[in-house]
Amino acid sequence: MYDTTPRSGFPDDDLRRLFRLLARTGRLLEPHGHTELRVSMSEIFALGELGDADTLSQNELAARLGLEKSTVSRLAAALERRGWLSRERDPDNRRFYRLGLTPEGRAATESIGREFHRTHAALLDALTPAEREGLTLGLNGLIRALEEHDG
Amino acid sequence: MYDTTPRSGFPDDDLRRLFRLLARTGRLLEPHGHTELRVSMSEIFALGELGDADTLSQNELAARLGLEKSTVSRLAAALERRGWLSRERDPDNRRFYRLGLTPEGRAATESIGREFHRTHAALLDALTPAEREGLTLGLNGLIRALEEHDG
DNA sequence: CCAGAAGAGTTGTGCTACACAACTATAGGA
DNA sequence: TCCTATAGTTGTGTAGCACAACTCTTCTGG
Repeated sequence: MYDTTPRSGFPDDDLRRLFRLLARTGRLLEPHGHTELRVSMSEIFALGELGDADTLSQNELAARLGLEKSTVSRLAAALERRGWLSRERDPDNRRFYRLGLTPEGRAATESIGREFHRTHAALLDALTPAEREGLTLGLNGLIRALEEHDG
Repeated sequence: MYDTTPRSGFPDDDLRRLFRLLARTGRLLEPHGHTELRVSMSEIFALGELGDADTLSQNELAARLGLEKSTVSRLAAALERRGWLSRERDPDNRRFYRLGLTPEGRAATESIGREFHRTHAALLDALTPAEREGLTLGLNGLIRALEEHDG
């Protein structure tokens, strides 16, 4: 694909191939079979952040998700309607929300996490041990590079 | 994030972290600075497929992109309007189009390819040689697994 | 103490990218 | 020749997002 001038040891053509595949196979990497209604990818990420963080303001959540605050406002409203998210005003500063998972939200998050785990494990089972090891090493480097890149 | 029961050597938590990062940093991996007007990711993939294949029907292109034929119909129309795509009816069977890149389309594809290359190279430069090597190995395994998975 | 700036969240609006369904047009049989 | 299959088109609806203008609360300087 495109101009390919290989620099030895630079897996950037593999990166491109991966992106194409990801774009094509789409939700293969996303859990899609889970029984709980419909959950968008952003909602899944939001649940993950909330699970990590205990309580967040909407602005903090927006920053973590890389989404606009208006988007997160509607996202949070939807999760609340679903009974997965509790939204209380911060008593110390009533401008802020204190977002947190309800018990149902926590259960849903764990269920989705297990689904992710199953999907990925099935995929990774098809790799050789050396490939898995390399993937771990390489992905961690890539994640570090990405984090450095945007700060 | 979520339930994490590590299986030794299984980088699936890294996979999840990568997906979150990709979702968050978004178009960091996509070339966005290129001078040529606006090009959507699907258009870029389409150009890549057409560059690989010489001529394709719209249905074939749709299959390769994993998109609906109606979507590809409009996609192709847009690329044609832009002067990057030639759409002639197949003389042997006038139901088919013969899609191919124009010289301008080929030039644009190459320019975009170079942009990709620059972006990715900058990212990969931040990796250690061992990480790059591992990434190559791991990604190729992952790509193989994905291709097996959907056929 | 009060006016206004600043910040958190909401709502209106519009855009992009896509799928689905119903259509047209060409081709290939029985 | 009609009937069906196939390639592409067009109408329409939806998801997911950003941007801008709004409200409400808090903070600050005169």
